[in-house]
Amino acid sequence: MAHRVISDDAFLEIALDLFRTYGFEGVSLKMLLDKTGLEKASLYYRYPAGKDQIVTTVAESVAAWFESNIFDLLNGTGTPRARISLVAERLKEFYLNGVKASILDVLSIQSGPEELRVVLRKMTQTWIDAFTKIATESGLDAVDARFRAEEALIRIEGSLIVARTVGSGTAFERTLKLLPDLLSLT
Amino acid sequence: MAHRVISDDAFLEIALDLFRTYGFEGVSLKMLLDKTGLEKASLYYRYPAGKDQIVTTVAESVAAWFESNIFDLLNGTGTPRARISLVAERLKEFYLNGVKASILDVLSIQSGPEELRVVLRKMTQTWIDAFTKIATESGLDAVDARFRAEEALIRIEGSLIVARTVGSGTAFERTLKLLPDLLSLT
DNA sequence: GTCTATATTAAGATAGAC
DNA sequence: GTCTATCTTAATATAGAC
Repeated sequence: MAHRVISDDAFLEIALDLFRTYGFEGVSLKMLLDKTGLEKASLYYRYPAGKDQIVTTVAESVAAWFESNIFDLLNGTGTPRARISLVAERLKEFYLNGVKASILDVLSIQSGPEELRVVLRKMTQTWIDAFTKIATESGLDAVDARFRAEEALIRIEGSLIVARTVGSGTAFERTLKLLPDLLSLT
Repeated sequence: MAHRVISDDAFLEIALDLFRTYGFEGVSLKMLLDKTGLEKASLYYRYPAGKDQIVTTVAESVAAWFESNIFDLLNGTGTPRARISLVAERLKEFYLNGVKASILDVLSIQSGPEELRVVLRKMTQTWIDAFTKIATESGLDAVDARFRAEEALIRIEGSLIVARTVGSGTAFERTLKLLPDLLSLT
C-alpha cells in the first residue's frame, strides 16, 4: 500500500470518537488503524507506548479543548447568563445532542493507564471550579456556589447516561436548557 | 487441581463486581476464573455462550434484585417519604457509598451483546416508572412527576460518575439525602 | 515517517477424561 | 459437573526495508 498520512489532529479526533464510543478496552489497535488508514508500525512510531499513550493524549487534547472552548468562556466577559448559554450550545455540539458519551464517564472506568485518570480528575476539578466561579459572580456564597456547580456537572453526566441507556437525547437537552437556573445565574 | 464448586449466586456476585469495576471488555475469562476458582471448561459448561451470556445473566440478576429490593418497595405501603428513605439506604449499600459503579453506566457502553443493552434499557424504564409513581402519589401531576423521576435517576447516575472521577463519595451521598425532596415527597 | 513482515502473548473456545 | 490439554484467533508489539 502506498504512503498514507493523517495529521495528528485528525488522528486524535478519530481516536476520541472510538474511545468515547467503545471505551478503552473496547478499542483495538486494528480499529484505530482501519479508521485512520495508518499501518501498525507507523502508529507505534507516533505513539511508542501504544494504546495507553494514545488514550492519554486523547484525554489531554479534550481537556485542552474544554479549557479554551468552555472554561475560558465561563471565566470571560458578558453576563453570566449569556456566557452559560453559549457554553450550553458548545456542549450540545460536543456531545452531539446526547448521542456521544462523556470521556469523564467512559474513560474513568478502572482500565487503561493511571495517568489517564489523573488527566480526567484534573479536568473535572477545573470544570467544577469554573462553574463555581460563574455561580459566585451571580451572588451566591462560596459554599452554595460550589454545591450548585457540582450539581450542574452531575446532571450533565447523568443525563448523558440516561440518554445513552434509553436511546434518546431528550434528558440531556433538557439539562442544557436548565443550566442557567441550575447555576442560579443572573 | 481438585474439584472446586461455587454456587451460581456466588459466581454471579463475583462477576458483577468485576464487570461494574472494569466494564465488559475489561473483564477477561481469566479474571473470572481466578476470582471464582472455576476452570475454563467448567465455566463454559455453565454458560455455553461465554462472556456474553455471563454479562447478560449478571444484568438480569441485578434487574431482579432491584425489582424486589427497590421497585417493589417504592410501589409498596407506608408514606412515600418513609419508602424513599429505605430505598436510599439500600442504594447506598448497593453502590457502597459511591465506590461501586452503576451497571446502567458501565455496561451501557457500546460493547458486549445487544441483549445486554435491552436488559439495561428495560431496567432504566422500570426505575423511572417506579419513581414517577411515587412522585404522583405525593400529588404531582403526571408530567411533572415523570420529569422529577428522570431528574432523580439522572442525579444518582451523575453523582456516581463524579464520585468515581474525583475519588470521593460525597456527591453521591448528598444526592441520596436529597432524594425525597427531588421527588417532592410528602 | 510510513511501510511489509514477523514475533509474542493473551483471549475466547472446545474435546474428551474422570 | 469439573477437570487437563489443546486449538484458534485476535491483540499488542517490534525489525528492518524504503
